[in-house]
Amino acid sequence: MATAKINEFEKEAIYLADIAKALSHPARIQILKILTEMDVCMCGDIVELLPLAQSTVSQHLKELQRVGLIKGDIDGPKVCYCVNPDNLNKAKKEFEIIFNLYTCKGAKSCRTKKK
Amino acid sequence: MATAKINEFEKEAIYLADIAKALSHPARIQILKILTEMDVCMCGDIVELLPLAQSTVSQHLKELQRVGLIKGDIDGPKVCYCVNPDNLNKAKKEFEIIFNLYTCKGAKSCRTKKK
DNA sequence: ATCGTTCATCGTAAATATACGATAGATAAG
DNA sequence: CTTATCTATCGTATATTTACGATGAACGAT
Repeated sequence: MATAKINEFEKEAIYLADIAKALSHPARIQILKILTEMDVCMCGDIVELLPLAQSTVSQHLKELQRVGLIKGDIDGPKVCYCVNPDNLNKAKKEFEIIFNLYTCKGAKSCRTKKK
Repeated sequence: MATAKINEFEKEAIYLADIAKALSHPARIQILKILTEMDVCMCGDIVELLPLAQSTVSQHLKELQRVGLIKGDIDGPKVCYCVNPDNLNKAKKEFEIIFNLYTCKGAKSCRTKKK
């Protein structure tokens, strides 16, 4: 079976993996950058900056929204997207735990671990 | 086509997305923690700590190796896996760029961006 | 009421990812 | 040499992801 056994893992690992999944496509990384670095928020503007069709960009925006990294503000027929600072910060802190694991534990290496 | 248009994005975004992809499964997050927090390095030991078959764990280890987050040291019939500190640190720094985007730019919000 | 703009969703096709059992390779131990 | 141990790989089944065009829904403007 290819049914991912997602629920049999640790809660924190599931959360981190889910955020990582949202970041696992270059289009979504670039969308995050666009939303913060440029004065742009509309789906149509983002489409012009990426080599993707409008429907595809919409899907990517949906995925970023799913994990809460961005939010959309309906403004008439338009939707203004922006980063959700609280959730971005939460994700940042959780990722730091992973990335700091090694440095915190000191220089364990393959060699020293051998049998 | 579902051929990911991976190469039409920015180099840095491609790199970040690739690392994120390697972290996008809870098993791989837990493997990283196991390799750093516990005195464990062998595939078989990891299998016992996860709800997955040996062949599946081997696949996950391969994916983490592919992006360089871990490395495997062949030791007879065994393989001793460990975190690659240099690459983990590089990934950490690249992710910080993304996660710090918002805070560096100040409190832009959907509201202020409207039209 | 109609038209244009903006975006989400549907349907669909192809690629990738996840998972397992079975098997093969490499080496240490006997 | 044979056996046991450890791991990678193969084959396979299913689920998910990526991508597009077409369509529909929501709203402002005319």
